[in-house]
Amino acid sequence: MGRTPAGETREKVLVFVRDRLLSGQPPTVREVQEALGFRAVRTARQHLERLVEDGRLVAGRGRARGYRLPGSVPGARTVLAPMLGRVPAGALDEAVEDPDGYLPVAARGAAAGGLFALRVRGESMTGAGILPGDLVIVRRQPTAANGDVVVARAGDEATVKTFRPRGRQVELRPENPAFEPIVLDAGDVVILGKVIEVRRILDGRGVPDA
Amino acid sequence: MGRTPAGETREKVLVFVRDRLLSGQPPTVREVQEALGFRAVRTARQHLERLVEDGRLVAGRGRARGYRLPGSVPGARTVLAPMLGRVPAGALDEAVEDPDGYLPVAARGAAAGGLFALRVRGESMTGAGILPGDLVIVRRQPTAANGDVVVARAGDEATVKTFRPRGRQVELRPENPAFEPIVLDAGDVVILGKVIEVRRILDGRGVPDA
DNA sequence: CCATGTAACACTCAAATGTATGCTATAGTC
DNA sequence: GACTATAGCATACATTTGAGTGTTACATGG
Repeated sequence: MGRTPAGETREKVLVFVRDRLLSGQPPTVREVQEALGFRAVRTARQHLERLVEDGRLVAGRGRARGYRLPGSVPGARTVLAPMLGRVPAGALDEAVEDPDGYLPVAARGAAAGGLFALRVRGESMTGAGILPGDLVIVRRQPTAANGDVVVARAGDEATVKTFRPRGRQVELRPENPAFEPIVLDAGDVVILGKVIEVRRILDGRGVPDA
Repeated sequence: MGRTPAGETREKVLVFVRDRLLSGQPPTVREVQEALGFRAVRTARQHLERLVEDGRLVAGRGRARGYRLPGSVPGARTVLAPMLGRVPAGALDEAVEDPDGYLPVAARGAAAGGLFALRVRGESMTGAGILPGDLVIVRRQPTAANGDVVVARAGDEATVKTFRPRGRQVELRPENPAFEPIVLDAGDVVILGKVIEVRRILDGRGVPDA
């Protein structure tokens, strides 16, 4: 049968496999075959083998849907963080159950299950470059260090603030002079997690002309 | 054999499966079995079936590693944007060939290709919440609209600025009063692309105590 | 022309993996 | 106690899916 120019098809195979892996759905060899229009399973496998040989993919021997992106390629370790629309009033796990969607996050050693994302409301953190509407990606942890930007729950409400331990008390400090710090007994504050990344989607709106 | 309290084990099953799915590695029934310490495959499957029944998981009939999170999967399409360490002085394509790494970006309908990422230098855009060290994700395009935050090359240097067309001239305006706008003839400015997302990694450093 | 390398095909086998049948035990309810 | 529901076990079966064998065709360089 016909042939395509050297290497061209293989790139398409890689793109297909990588897309599938990044969307959390590792493909089978036969799915690759079908997607690329091969009539033989072997053909798909040969391309995959070559990609592994070249170090552009990693194969899990024998396992179904076993192809992975090599660790050397950053972005390989991408996890999906559930995006929580509302601030979790009760147990965090329940909110994670029903997310608004998922954000891909480059996993920097973090555990997969320990991440979630929230949309920031209010202007209390503009001084730290966190604007209303920004998304914060949070690693769940029950404690924090001085200066960490945290998501904490005081009473019913969860907020994003800078964490300042003050002896037996805790200061949740906004990074905006127009807002007042919240000072509470340590027992009245629950740290939900630490903000490890801030994202702002600019897609449509630009900066208003002054 | 012994039993555990009602529902308790099932929660653990869900947590395990969800973690695996979010890290891009869907588990097999037998992997669930092993992880939970069941001695029978059937036990693991029964829990999975119940979770599907309750709408907390979605099953792909017959397919290997076929369990998914409900409602989430279709929108979870992710593409990789090459991260360019240095600002491209010549053709952009050459710089893209040798990236410093890749960032996972949720593809919002737009073309998958055509994205790249740059690290911001300098404080000229702090007024728009773009701080030094931030990563900007850029969609390549040769033109821009008034108010767009763009990556533009004027002479040798590429910068991130707000785009303001001024008749035959173009103003590249910093969002920081301490910096002066750059005004050039339209022909002397090359738009490399539009900033569609800003990211800031906070992992280590916190906010310094004032 | 022949050797070499790549692309692709048809077919087969075996391991991984989803699915099903039947049974035991504990707890709660009427 | 009888009935029902849940948690769990052992085993078997069927499909999915990775892996293997052998063949054909089309370039390219000696």
